[in-house]
Amino acid sequence: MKRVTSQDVARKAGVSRTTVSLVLNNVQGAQISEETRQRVLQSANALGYVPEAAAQALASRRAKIIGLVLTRSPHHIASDTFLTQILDGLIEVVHHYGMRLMIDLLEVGHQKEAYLQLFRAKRIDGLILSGPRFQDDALRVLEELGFPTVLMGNLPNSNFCSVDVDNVSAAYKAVKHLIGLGHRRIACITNADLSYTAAADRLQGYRQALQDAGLPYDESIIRFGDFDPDSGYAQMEDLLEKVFFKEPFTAAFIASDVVALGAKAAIRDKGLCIPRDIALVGFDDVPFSRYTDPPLTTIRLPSHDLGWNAGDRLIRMINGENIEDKHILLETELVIRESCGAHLN
Amino acid sequence: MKRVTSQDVARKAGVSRTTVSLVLNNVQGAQISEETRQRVLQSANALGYVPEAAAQALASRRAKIIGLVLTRSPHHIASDTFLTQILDGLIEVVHHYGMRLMIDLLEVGHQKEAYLQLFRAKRIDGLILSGPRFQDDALRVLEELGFPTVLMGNLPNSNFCSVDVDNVSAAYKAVKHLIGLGHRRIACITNADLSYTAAADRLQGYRQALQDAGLPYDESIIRFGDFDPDSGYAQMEDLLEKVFFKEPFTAAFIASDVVALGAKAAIRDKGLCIPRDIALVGFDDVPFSRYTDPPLTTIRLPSHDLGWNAGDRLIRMINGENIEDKHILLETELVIRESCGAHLN
DNA sequence: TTGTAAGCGTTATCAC
DNA sequence: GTGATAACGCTTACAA
Repeated sequence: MKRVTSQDVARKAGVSRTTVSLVLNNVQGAQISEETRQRVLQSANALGYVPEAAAQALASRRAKIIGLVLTRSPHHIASDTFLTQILDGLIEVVHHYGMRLMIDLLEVGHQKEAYLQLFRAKRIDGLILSGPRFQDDALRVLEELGFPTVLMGNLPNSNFCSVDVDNVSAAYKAVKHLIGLGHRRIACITNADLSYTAAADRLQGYRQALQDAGLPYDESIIRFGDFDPDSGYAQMEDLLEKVFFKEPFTAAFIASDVVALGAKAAIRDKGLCIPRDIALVGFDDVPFSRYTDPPLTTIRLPSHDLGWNAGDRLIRMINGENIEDKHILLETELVIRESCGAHLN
Repeated sequence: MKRVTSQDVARKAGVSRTTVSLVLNNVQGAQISEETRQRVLQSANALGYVPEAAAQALASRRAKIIGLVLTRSPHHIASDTFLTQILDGLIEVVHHYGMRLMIDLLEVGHQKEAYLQLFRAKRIDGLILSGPRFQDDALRVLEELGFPTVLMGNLPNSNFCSVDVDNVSAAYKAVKHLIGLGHRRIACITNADLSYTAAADRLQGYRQALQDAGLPYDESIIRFGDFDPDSGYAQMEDLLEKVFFKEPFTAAFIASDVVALGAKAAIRDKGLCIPRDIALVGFDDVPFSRYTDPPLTTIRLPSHDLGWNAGDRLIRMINGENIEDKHILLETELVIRESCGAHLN
């Protein structure tokens, strides 16, 4: 079966390849008579013509592909529910612009070369990076190259476009909920170590909420999670053994539902009860959180919109549009379920 | 910054572009003196030369990209943990062969055109399809086109290469475990409707296990899940209300951990206890299953290997290798945790 | 309003 | 062993 080229379409429509290209790409400048346009469109359709991506890319210098790059370890990826949640919105917008999504995992430490590779090979037109960290010098490369990049998450003092939620205020909201319920001593397990901006911000929100309520910030009840349930289990266990039985806390803010899952198991394994002994608030509202026992009170992220907006801005950047508000923050919502019980008496 | 082309490398090494191409692609036939080879390699390195993907694709007729296509609804994708679990192995092998992974969601109903599009545009060299169904006529298109395709999952009587687990025997193993514990009346909720081969196979394994134990197959305690926890909740609730209180069952086999999560919540909401009132076995061993309350006994899938093998076979097909065993079945493992308790007395 | 022709950066087919 | 030279299929000035 011979390939159908734009030449064939041109021949059938009785025009030149130029005209075919102009029509099919809907080029703004050039005026094409409605009649020719229709003729071209019909011929293309009749022949089942689909432009070859590689040829188009070579000539136009556009791959029409954007990359989503994840730098977490395989193990973390596996329990990462975020990816699947943003995928929907992201692919929706990517399709809207007639593009495609390439997904890649990068080994930590080899990112610099990988970015260069992707850039030089022109495999992708732009990049979405999830979960930025402070002082990631691989990012410098991207900045210097001027490679269109959108961050999912925030990175202060950087020139990258970013799409994020306001982690500080979301965490604030979560902790305030706990305080409103009468809790005075609230432990915290972060979602990750503080080199991740999201983790630092969520901890900051926690701190702020305590402060505004006139409550002390006590480092002995702060722990650092590491994305997965295992870390939540370990950290909560530590908290329980080292602190809880001496100086009890009545609630915990766990800055990730996935981490909270492990923490919950640790609490249960010590024979303690949620929310009676310890009230819990999570973060992210992953799909399973409404089905845990008890259902988890948490912060809902607008994941579809996060994905959609990241894609939209990236593609607009690629198309040469000037993005006015480089950093946008989407709204979160406190979802109250049953892991906090009622007001303390 | 001017782009570095193979011309530049050729010039610097004092050879022709042909030679550069031969060296860099490690072409088998042509003999290149070790000395020239080194010279070319060094020049390329010094200049930071990276071949342009589009040009390569155009000339070689290889995009060096494989596609992973998902046809579930956005809502199902969001709670799909399988994707992230196979991603690791899949990307590992894709990188091994110097390729990339493109991911796409297809709206149900528009698959035929989408496949044609992908094929005609030569955007991808081959396709991995997850969760095939009986009588999916979009698949016929792929078969007719002779487009390299690997199925994750099985489709009897098809010519596609497939990588799967033996769902029948895995389900058999799960149910046999329950029977071994003394259960005689075991309900079942499938992972999806029976147009999905995996769902049909798992139900078949359940049935077989009952039969081999001389237990009756009772349709009144069979329900069909739909990938997500909501469906599990609804079906278990129905089972409880319509059957359990009249003719109690003592255990349930839920052919998906995600669905089981919902079922578990339904059981709890009725004030029943797992495993005391109802023992539960799931399927998939998703990351959260060891942290549910109680931890879920389930069937572990070799997700990394599933991804790896699917990618490996696809790429070998693309490279023109002849795959001897078209259908491979990977081993599963029964993971015993606490959702079945001890032997019934 | 439409056509001509020159790239885009590779790979592949032959000669030498 | 190595080098011209012709594809590959499209876009895009520029000309008509």
